[in-house]
Amino acid sequence: MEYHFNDIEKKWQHYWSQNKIYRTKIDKDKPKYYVLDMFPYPSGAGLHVGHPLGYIASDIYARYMRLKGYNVLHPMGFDAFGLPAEQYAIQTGQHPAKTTAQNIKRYKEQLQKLGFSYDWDREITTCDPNYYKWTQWAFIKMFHAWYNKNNNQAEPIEKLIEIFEREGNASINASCADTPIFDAATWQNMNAHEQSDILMNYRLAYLADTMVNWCPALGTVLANDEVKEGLSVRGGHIVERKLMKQWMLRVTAYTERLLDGLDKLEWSDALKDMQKNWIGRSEGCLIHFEVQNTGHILKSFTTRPDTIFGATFMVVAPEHDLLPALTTDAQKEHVEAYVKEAKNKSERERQADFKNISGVFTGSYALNPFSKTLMPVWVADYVLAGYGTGSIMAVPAHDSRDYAFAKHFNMPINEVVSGGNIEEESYDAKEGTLINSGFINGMDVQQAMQTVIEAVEKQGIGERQVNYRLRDAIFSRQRYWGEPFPVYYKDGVPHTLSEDLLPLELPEVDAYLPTESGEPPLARAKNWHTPEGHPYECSTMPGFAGSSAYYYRYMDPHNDEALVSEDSHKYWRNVDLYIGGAEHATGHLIYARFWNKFLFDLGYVCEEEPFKKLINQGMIQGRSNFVYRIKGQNTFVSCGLKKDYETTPIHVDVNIVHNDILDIEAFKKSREEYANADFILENNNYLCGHEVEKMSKSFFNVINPDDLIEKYGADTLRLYEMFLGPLEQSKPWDTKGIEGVFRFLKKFWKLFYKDGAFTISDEKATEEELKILHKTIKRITEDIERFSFNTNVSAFMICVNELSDLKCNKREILEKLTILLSPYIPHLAEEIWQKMGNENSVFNASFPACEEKYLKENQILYPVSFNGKTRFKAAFPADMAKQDIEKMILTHEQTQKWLSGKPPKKIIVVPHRIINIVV
RNA sequence: GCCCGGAUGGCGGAAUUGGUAGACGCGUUGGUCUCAAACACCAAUGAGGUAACACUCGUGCCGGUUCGACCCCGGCUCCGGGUACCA
Repeated sequence: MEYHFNDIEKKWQHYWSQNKIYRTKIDKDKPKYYVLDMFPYPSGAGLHVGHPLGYIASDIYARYMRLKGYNVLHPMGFDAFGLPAEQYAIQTGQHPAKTTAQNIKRYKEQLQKLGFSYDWDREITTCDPNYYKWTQWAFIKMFHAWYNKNNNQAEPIEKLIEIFEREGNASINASCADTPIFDAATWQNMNAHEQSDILMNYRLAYLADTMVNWCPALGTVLANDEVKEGLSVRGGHIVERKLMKQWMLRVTAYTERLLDGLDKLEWSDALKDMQKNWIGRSEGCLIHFEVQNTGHILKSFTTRPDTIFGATFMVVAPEHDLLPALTTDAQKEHVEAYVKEAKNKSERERQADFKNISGVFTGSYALNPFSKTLMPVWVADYVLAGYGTGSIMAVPAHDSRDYAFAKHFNMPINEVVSGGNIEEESYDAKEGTLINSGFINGMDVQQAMQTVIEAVEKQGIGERQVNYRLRDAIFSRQRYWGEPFPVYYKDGVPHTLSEDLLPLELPEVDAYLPTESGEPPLARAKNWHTPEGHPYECSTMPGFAGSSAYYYRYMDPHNDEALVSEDSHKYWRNVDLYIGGAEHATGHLIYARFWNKFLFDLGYVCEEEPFKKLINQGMIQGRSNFVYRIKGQNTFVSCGLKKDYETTPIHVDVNIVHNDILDIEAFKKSREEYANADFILENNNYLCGHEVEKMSKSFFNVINPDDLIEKYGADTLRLYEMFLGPLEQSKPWDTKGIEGVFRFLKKFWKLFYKDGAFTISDEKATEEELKILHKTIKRITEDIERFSFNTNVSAFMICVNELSDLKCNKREILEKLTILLSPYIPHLAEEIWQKMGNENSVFNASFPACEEKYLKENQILYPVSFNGKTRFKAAFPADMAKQDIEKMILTHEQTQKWLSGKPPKKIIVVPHRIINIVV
């Protein structure tokens, strides 16, 4: 009887969905386990073979935990707002909702063909108004919240207003923008506009003028994590700096907690490091410098207060507030020209320029409070406006950037920490002894830092300070296809919609483009205002909005009263296992943690961290094939012979290449110009070259899972993806290997067939068979617990090979093996489970336990090595004492040969492992 | 530049705490079955060496610790990821 995977898989997929086998409900008698995949953005191209890798792994784990007796929540949905759909809409005029729905349909079909155990009744889609209602709701909550540093949590803004009314803001310790001190009377006398402006400084979702990453090609603002090397991540367009009024999220209020929370998470160190670096905590000191003859004080942050005696000049950013005041009349023209040039540079140009040292002297001098020297104040674009105070004290001897600047402009370089050679380069290390430094001479760096900070604080010219690289998140996008803000403007003052009016649905527009006056697409919508006529906000929310709390929505997806009911979140709590790509390290995974902490502070959820354990699956790379065309001819030369010609390598579709041998007829048909091509063959074949690169349409190396499922079945594909290598590692796809896994499944299937009929024996299993089974149970359990799925597959192969050799078809063995295999190959396992006479689904069975008694070895075959080199093997009883083995091994005839008469110096016996004889 | 990760046969990879390097699979070669092919099955397969053994070498490179090192330590090379005037 053949293994007809197509029939089997269809049959069971149908059965599972009809019988709702994967439907999950709260069951307080069982422990919960929440397995989550990073939900996909459904692109038009459909899934390729790399996408499901993580989904397969999580599905295996989810099924395993279910068999272990856990109540497993394993949902799936779609991250459906985003730029590609909108750009497609601009090109084709089709509504993004329409193309998005089509793409989701296709994705879902592809996912369902893979036999995942998702509870599809919990499916969510971020562009569904019933879903984004809760994204808007969270925004309203953030708007009406502030961060109280005294008890380190977010609180309702009403509490803050009460304090303002009672006593003003003097006692407030909040995470906020610079706000002048006012008393209660002043507050009460402010008009609505003024009060709104003050509150904006405190709100966790607030409106502010900020320098943004403006991308003209996309017509929108981008967040820091959406820009790489001065180009937009999506599309690679130029990004400029621009001052714009934008909605922001005060993520920086949570920096310490985002940092500290990492310690409790089971994430890889690499990922934690990425987040730590992104948050960028640095300890140091804020120092005030008097600028001569201006009456101004320049405040600068430094992480190296110990090097204060080495500070020889100061630099401010071109955008610095005090710059005009510091600039002397003589230097004014120069400075203004420089500032103008710097401001016009795009982010990209500024970065490309970074070896071009530039700057202009302002004409002013600042006093070094310790060395008492006068330091010229410069303006230069290597100092960033957005970090610290936008000004620095430059210590050329101990900072490589200051060093380069000082060399370029011929400024003094004063060594104050010994250990380097400042003739050659700056000495940046935080090691060494202070020299030329007055009262800190002779101290080491650490000691000197503390001493200077204390001196600064004592003199009242600064304070200890911690700075972060992390910025507040820009939350507005000038786009159509995103969540509308639940905000309207009354006399220019922003107000949030009443919660009972949510969702505020995305309006129809006549084009998905900005208006002629440069307003976002929503400005085109008719009646985009409240019934009273107050205009709605025209920006929409960014991509990360919808993905920041989706894991809560799955717990209670149809709840119309709350994001998630108390009952649901108190049972499911948070995600136990989260699998997805590392590319979300500094975006989604920071925002979701922030969002979650906010909901936690206000008591809407009961866990402070959303994702307990997180695994980043590696990328599956493509394996491209090449043909080699002789330059100037329509002749292709086989790879092995190409060195004799001058050739151009050309990508060839991997689907017409088998084992690197080109299907020449298919190749000729693939393009008109190849129809009459000539080929120079080796051994009668045209051999293609190959290379590992990204899996992409443009490299003709995309492998579609649908084709493989058609040819081998989903079970084979699932197993093969796991077999490729460790989950977290990147690895190239090579379709060739799938045959081996397919053979394994057929071999497993054959265990149950005798003379063409399904046969299972109720005969008692032998010791040997039991040992094979329990050895496998042990390995599978251990490996699955440490997410080593690739080694698991080989353990299955070994088991089936051994059982095949014994021609074992005993129920006692095969029933348990079928359960072991079921998380990996659910369809085939279910089929066999049923054929064995079981009426319930295999996924209602329980995972077999390893019984150690079957694993006992009587004899141990020891490798015997001499000076660490294995020479032969000798068997000894498992319970034989070390001393006895030492004696026995010396009498072994082979030992005599290897000793060749010399006396052994030492004998090492590691029980059950190895014998080593030192000669 | 800085921070992480990695390098093992022709290929993907295994070796869980320092204890038989190369499990398992692919590919390749030979064989059985077949008119033939496919499927299936059997055998060999790190390199050198040999008729076959023996033996020698072998986990990116150099050195060290150890009875014993893919694994630990020091110094490099190359590849991948992150980040980049963050003071």
